[in-house]
Order: sequence, then structure tokens, then C-alpha cells
Amino acid sequence: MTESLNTGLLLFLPYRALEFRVFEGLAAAGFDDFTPAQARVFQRIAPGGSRTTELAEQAGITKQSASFLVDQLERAGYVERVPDPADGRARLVRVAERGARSVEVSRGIVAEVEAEWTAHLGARRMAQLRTLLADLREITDPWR
Amino acid sequence: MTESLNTGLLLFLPYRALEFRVFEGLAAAGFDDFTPAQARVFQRIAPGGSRTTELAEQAGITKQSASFLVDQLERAGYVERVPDPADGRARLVRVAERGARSVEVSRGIVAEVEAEWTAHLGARRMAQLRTLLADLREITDPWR
DNA sequence: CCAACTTCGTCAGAGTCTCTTACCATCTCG
DNA sequence: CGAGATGGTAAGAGACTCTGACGAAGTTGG
Repeated sequence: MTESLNTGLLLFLPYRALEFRVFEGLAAAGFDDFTPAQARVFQRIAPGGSRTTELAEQAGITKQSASFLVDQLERAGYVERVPDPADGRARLVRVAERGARSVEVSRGIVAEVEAEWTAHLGARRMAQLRTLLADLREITDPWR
Repeated sequence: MTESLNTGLLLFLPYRALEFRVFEGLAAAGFDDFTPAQARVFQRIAPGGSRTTELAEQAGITKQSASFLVDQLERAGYVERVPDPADGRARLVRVAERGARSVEVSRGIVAEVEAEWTAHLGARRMAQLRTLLADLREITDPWR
């Protein structure tokens, strides 16, 4: 409702636009067998691998849900699970070969969209936006 | 993965933080019988009412899904459906009394969070952020 | 060492959300 | 008026998420 949109919607709109473009591009490149929910978990896998519980916390879902999504990503070949050498209870979720290829593709699409945004805002203001968002992250992201 | 987060995640993090705070606050005020999906539809109801199809488009879901969510919002007393005087096929979804009260509460919470963000960024940079996001909306929001 | 507690993960079951397909009613236009 | 477009509903299936309960492994304090 309203004259001036609240900041939440203002943040959400470009996020969704970007997500949509990435999905579209990945599907066109043959990576069409995963869902938004799976992607949001996949996106948070750390370079050396992450535990399911970590992924759950960062994605804002329960560990059961995260486990469910990782199962599917594993079946589709995007990730693999290996024992965690540091903890016998845990297993590390790592990006598998196919997952790495999809990351490459999505990187390209994100760069493309960011270029469009930069063209619209101007390089200086685009940099400003990123700086502002990074600063905001300090008080809105519990994980650093 | 990575040193510098992509802009998408940078946008998503504060969005989610704000949404979480609003939910928390609404629940504390007794508005605890609705879900995030329902809220995302509710949020887009225009002042004079909206058609289900409009809500679906703007929320990025099918009209069937929107209808499903509106049903629940109606049952919980947040919205009401009235015939659209301009079109015999259509019905307008309007904010009902209880919905209006929840809007009041959420407005207060949003203002509170925005004040925190302003305190963190500074008034000038907060205004910049909103301006930048509003500009970005021009190329990321299909509905104006 | 061992008992209590915590943490990582799984299983089972239910509720929520979303989609596709199909259909009816109404409106618009030629 | 008839054809096509549009607003909405119905039915069914699949995806996502949660709560509760549990086993296995790690941690801590006596």
C-alpha cells in the first residue's frame, strides 16, 4: 500500500529480479533440475565445505529442511557429502563437479546483470550501493 | 563461496532481517496466525483493493496460489473479498479491520528498524540507499 | 573414567505452499 | 451474436518446511 515503498520491498525487488535472471540462464545452460530453495542452500556452501547444520542456520531453515534439500542436490550431482575429519558425527557438504560448472555459469549471469545495473545507475553510484549494503550487513547478518 | 558477496545476497540479507523483525513484532502483538507467504501477498494489496490476479502477478506466483493464500487471510480476518463493481467476474481483495490493525503495528516496527539502520549508516547515507534502490526499481520491477 | 549434557544428523509425520491442467463465468471486440 | 481474452475456482500432485523423537559422537565436570 502506499506512496513510498518500504525499504524491505525496495530490497526484495532487485533481489528477486537477479534471482530470476540467474535461474533463467542456468536453465538455458542445462542446469534446470534444481529449485530456488535448493539454490539458496547451495549458495552458502563454504569453499572447504560446510556442515548441514551450518547451511541450515545461514539459510534460515531447520536442519531437517536443509538435509532434505542437500539430499536432492546430491542426487542431482551438484554436491557431495564427505566425512568431516574434525568431527565423527558430522559430514561436510562440498560442491561437486557439476555444481562447480553451474557456479561458473551463474557467475557470468550475475556479472551481466550487475553490468546492466551499473549502466543504469552509473559506476560510482553502483559502487556506493554495494558499499552501503555491505555496511548494512554488519547489523543484519548474524553470520559476520 | 567467496571474498566479496554477490549483490543478490547483499540485498537479501537486510531484507530477511527486516522481515524477521516484523514477524517477531507482529507475533508479540497477537498477530501470530499468518505465514510469510501470506504476508507477501497481503503486503501488496492496493489502498482501494486488488484483484487476486494482480496480487499473484506482483508476488510472482500463480493466481491459484494467490487465491489459496487469500482464502486463509480471509478466514483469519485480515482481508475481505467484495464484488468488483467494475467487472462482474472479479472480486476485490481489501484489507479488513484486523488487517488494518496489523498494518499499524508493522509500520511501527519497520520505522524502528529503519531508525536502527539510519543510526548505523548515518541519515545521509540511508537516504542515498533508498534513492539508489528506488532507481534500481525502474529496471527490476515489471510493475512500475 | 564416567555420567550428564550438548551437538550433528536422521527418520517419521503433518501442514503449508506452489504448480499444472481443466473448467466456468464474464467481459471485449469485430 | 460469436470468438477470444480475462478473472476466478477446483482437483491433484510435488516441493518445502516444521515439530517431535531418536541414535551417535563429542565435551565437560566430578
